[in-house]
Amino acid sequence: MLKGRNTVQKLAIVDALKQKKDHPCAALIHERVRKTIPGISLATVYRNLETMAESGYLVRILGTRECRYDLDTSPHHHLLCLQCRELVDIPPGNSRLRPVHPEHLNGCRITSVQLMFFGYCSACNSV
Amino acid sequence: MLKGRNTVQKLAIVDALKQKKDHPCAALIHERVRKTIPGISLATVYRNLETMAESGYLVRILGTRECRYDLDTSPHHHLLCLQCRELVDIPPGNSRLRPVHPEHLNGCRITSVQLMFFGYCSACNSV
DNA sequence: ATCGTTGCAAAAACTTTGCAGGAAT
DNA sequence: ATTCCTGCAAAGTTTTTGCAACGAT
Repeated sequence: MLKGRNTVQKLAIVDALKQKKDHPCAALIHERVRKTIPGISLATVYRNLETMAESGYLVRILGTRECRYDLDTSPHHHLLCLQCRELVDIPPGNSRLRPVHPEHLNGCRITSVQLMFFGYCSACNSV
Repeated sequence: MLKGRNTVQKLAIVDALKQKKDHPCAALIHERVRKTIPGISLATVYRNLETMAESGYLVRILGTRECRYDLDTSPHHHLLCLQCRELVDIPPGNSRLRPVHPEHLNGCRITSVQLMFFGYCSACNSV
C-alpha cells in the first residue's frame, strides 16, 4: 500500500511506472510525468521514489550508473544490455537461476538479493 | 596480464588493491596510493581502473552508488552491509548460491553475472 | 490547523574529458 | 621518436538537501 499523502505527483509517478514497465530511471520518469504535470520537479520524483523504495512499494535496481525502478517486487532477475542499456526481465524460473535467500550466510544477515546478468538483449544480439 | 605501459601510477594502484582486498572505491584507492605518490590525480586512478576493468584484469562491482573494484576475478558474490557499507566476499560454495552462467537466456546472450546480497555483515549484525 | 510535500535552487557525490606537458617503450 | 599516460581543471551526470510556500488530511 502507498504510504503517506496521495499527492497528484506521487500518483502520477506510480502511474508512469505502471504504464510502461521498462524499469525507467528517475530522469525518464520525470520526463513522462511532465506530460501530465508539466511543473513537477525532478527532486519530487526522487523524493517519492526514495520513499516508495524504502517502504518496499517498489524496487531499486542497481547495476547501472543511474538507479532504475521496478514496481514488480516479485522475485525475478534482470539483464542489462551492454549495447542499448535496456534492462530486460529474467523470470526466476529455473531453480538453478534462483539464488536462495537464506536468512544467514557467512555470519551475515541477508535481507535481499539481486541477480544481474550483463550481455546483449535479443534485439541487439540478432544484429 | 597488465596491459599498456607500466607506469608507477598503474603499478601503485594494483598494489593498493593487492594489499587490502576490501573492494575499495576509486576515491579510497586514490587516498591510499597518495601515500606513495602524493601527486597522483584522481583522474589517473579512474583512467587506470577503467582500462583494467575493460581488459578483465579486475572487476567492477556494481550495486553501490560508487563503483568498487576487485582484483579477484574468480566467481564469487558479495554482500553489501546496509549499516557500514562494507562489501563482504561470499564464496560461490553452495551450488544453490551459484547461479549458472548460461550462454543464452530468454534470447539474450549473457557475458557475465553478478549476485549481490544486501543485509548486515557479521560485525554489524552482532550489535 | 497541522504537518507532510512540493518547487526551486544550490550543492553534493561520483565520473569523465580536453589539453598540454611528460614518461615509457 | 613515437605514442601512451599524466596532472590539472573543467564539465558532465546523478542524487540529495535547505527552505519557504502549498496542499492533503
